[in-house]
Amino acid sequence: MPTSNIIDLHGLKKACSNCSLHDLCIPMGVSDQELDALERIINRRRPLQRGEYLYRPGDRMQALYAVRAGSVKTSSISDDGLEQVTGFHLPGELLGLDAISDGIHPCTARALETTSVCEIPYDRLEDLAGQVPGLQRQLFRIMSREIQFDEHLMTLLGKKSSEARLAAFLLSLSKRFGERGFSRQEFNLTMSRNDIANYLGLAVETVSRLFTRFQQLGLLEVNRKLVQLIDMEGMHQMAGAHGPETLEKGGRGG
Amino acid sequence: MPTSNIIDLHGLKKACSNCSLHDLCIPMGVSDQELDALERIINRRRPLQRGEYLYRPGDRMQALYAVRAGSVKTSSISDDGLEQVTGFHLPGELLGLDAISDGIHPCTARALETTSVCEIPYDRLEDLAGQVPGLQRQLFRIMSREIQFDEHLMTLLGKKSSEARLAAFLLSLSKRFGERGFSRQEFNLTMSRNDIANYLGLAVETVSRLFTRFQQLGLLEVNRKLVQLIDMEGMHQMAGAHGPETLEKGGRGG
DNA sequence: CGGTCACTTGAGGACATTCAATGACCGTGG
DNA sequence: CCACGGTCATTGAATGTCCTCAAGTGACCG
Repeated sequence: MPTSNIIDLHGLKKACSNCSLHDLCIPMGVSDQELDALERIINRRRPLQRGEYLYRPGDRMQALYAVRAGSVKTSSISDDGLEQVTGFHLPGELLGLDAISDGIHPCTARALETTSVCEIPYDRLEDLAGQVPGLQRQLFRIMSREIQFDEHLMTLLGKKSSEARLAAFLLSLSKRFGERGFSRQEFNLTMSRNDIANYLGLAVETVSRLFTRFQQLGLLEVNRKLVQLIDMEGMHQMAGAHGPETLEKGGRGG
Repeated sequence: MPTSNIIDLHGLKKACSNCSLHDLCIPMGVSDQELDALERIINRRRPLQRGEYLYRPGDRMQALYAVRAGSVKTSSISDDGLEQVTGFHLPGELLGLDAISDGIHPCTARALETTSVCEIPYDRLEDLAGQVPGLQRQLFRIMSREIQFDEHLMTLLGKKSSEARLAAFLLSLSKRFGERGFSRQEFNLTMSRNDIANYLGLAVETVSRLFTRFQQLGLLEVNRKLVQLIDMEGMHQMAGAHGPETLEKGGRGG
């Protein structure tokens, strides 16, 4: 029977089998027997408080991390010394994939709220992937999905309309929350307006104005951190828009 | 003994061992014995002519492709039906990584010039990676590097300055050409101005104006497709710039 | 209750886009 | 060989979006 270094911390029997994120996280597509082996190498860490670092640029990459609860922001420092937010990570998502190539973390990972993560020692994961084809395949898939997501994001940043960016961002959050069993319509923005703006390549003021504008248009209700999406259809149209000639000129669907 | 379907096309003994891209492409970090196994699964394809498709969105992903000579553009169609260029791929670079997760190509790959590629059947590659730890590790590294590159690109698109984007783009090309044994200072832009603009999230006219501006500033010489980088130092400064207050106002190095 | 911080709102300006026209290059066909 | 039409690239002028700067409001905390 498996050694139980992962267990006592939170009184859970298994790290993965019982996890509600089972079908989002690494285990997806891995058979039950294979899952045992994976569970044996996963460590749990004490929850991180808001603002605590999971890793920083230059840190040796010793493990990947799966968000279990809470949310994490990753960011890096560009040449000019300014922060650039590269992603927000919700439960079931894997962090640290960009560090595999050099063995050094190129970016910062910081908890946006009280957050718990599973720690997966990378060398052991690599070994295991060599023995368990299903796991190897799943890892390739996860990394591929990440690449696909980034390409999608590039498309978003390439579009110049600020409305499309924020709308797409909110819809992305909505979808991901939904997949995790939370409400698609109503959720909390755990990141600051500043972070959102930075991530989307906009100014804070623009983001703020867009929220009010969206509210006036009846697309959503926003109160501080809480967002309620009202008109999903309209939101999707907004996210599809690319040019300046798209707002309130009457919908030319595109 | 290995079937030799890869050989006769161009009279080469081996697909990888003799390849000048040996230390850029997959084989890097894979031992000589292991290399044999890899070579055995690689197919060569007849060269693609300019404009020919390597794959299109919706195509089943059956293989990854390594560019051997020439260059390839990848792009996808966004919601609004407009093309979005997601990358330019030079010799030694791998295509199709974004298709692994779904088994379907999400984007288009099209030759920018006469181009030859190595075809690597994915199911066989996956099998082989399970048997050859060095290969598995290398594949993880390659995908990780791709993710890192995309993050860097996001940072670029987040910066609003158009100069920084074009400068960074040219420097990226320069670096990659240099790594492949070509000149770092002088190279051909195989893609159209339109493609560059699309890739960088700018208008064609802006790119055109920037080329003339850079030329006036003595940063480069450009003639049609041919680019000569003159002042690399200045180019780097330009690429590091982020705000509007960076050009010809005297360098506040940042 | 006063302080700090994050967010919101307003006014002005800069950069990039859009529209429009000219110019260079290429293949075709006379 | 030269004329022709097409595509691609460049250049100019005007509009617009988003940014910057600045002030104001509200929440949270000691």
